[in-house]
Amino acid sequence: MPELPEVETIARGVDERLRGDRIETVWFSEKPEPFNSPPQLMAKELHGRRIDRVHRVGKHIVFDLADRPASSQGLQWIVHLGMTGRLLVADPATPLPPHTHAVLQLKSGRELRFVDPRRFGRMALHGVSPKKTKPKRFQGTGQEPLSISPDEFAALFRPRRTSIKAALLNQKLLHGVGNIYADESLFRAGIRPRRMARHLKRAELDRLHASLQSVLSEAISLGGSSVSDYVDAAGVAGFFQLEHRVYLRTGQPCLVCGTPIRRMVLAGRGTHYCPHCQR
DNA sequence: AATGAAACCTGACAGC
DNA sequence: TGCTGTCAGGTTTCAT
Repeated sequence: MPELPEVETIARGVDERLRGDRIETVWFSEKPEPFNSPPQLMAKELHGRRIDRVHRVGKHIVFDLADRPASSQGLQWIVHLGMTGRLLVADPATPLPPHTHAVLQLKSGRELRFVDPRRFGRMALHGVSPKKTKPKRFQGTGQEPLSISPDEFAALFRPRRTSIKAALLNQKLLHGVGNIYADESLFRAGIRPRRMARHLKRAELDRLHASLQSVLSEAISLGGSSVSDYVDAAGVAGFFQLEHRVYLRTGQPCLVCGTPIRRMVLAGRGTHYCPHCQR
């Protein structure tokens, strides 16, 4: 469900509520899908740790965990929410929602819950060192859209022999951009999603760089987009869906020129654009 | 090497 | 009511 602004909102919410708290018990469901690390190992490593900080890298939520004596250094717990994953800080008295796959009970008396109906989400340990090598901090898969410079942005996309939309969704280039913000940033930059990345002029790449950063920043300030069921760590919806200009607006008039918004399938994803404003 | 399509899952909704 | 088809915020795997 979540792209960069939603993941950022959730990570900030969890950080505010759980920083400094300690993990006392760990429960994982029987379903194997959500786990990239063996659940037993994950439970053993998480138990007793203090949460130093929670932050976002790409679409991943990263928990920095305090070191324990006689244990691996710099351990991180990585959570990816997939399409429908939620991370909720809740009172234990609140009934567990269906499709709850992980519950961490904390010293403060609160619970951290991972809920994911479609089970595309994943969680894993990072920095466990059976090989005794110095663990690297989790870096994600690509570059950060919010801090990349126009020059780096152009260098990243100029050589790509695919559509600009597919390139924006490629997490090895930029990480964090998903379907909503790809469509919205292309609209604001006036670029057709099907245009080949390598054929874009530098001025167009600069416009896209600027519109992507402003769309993402604006969305973060509004708490993300709640299209069907997205909520932040406290269960509160975001408001950026009210600012969408093309995403899921098929057939409705373009807010700039009135032309009906079109939908097509590109890179396997529903793609929304204005045939008049985007060239 | 790189690209697109299919697969992985469940739920909501429209239409019959 | 209930069935079928479509669509959904993502990523990985398998053919080209």
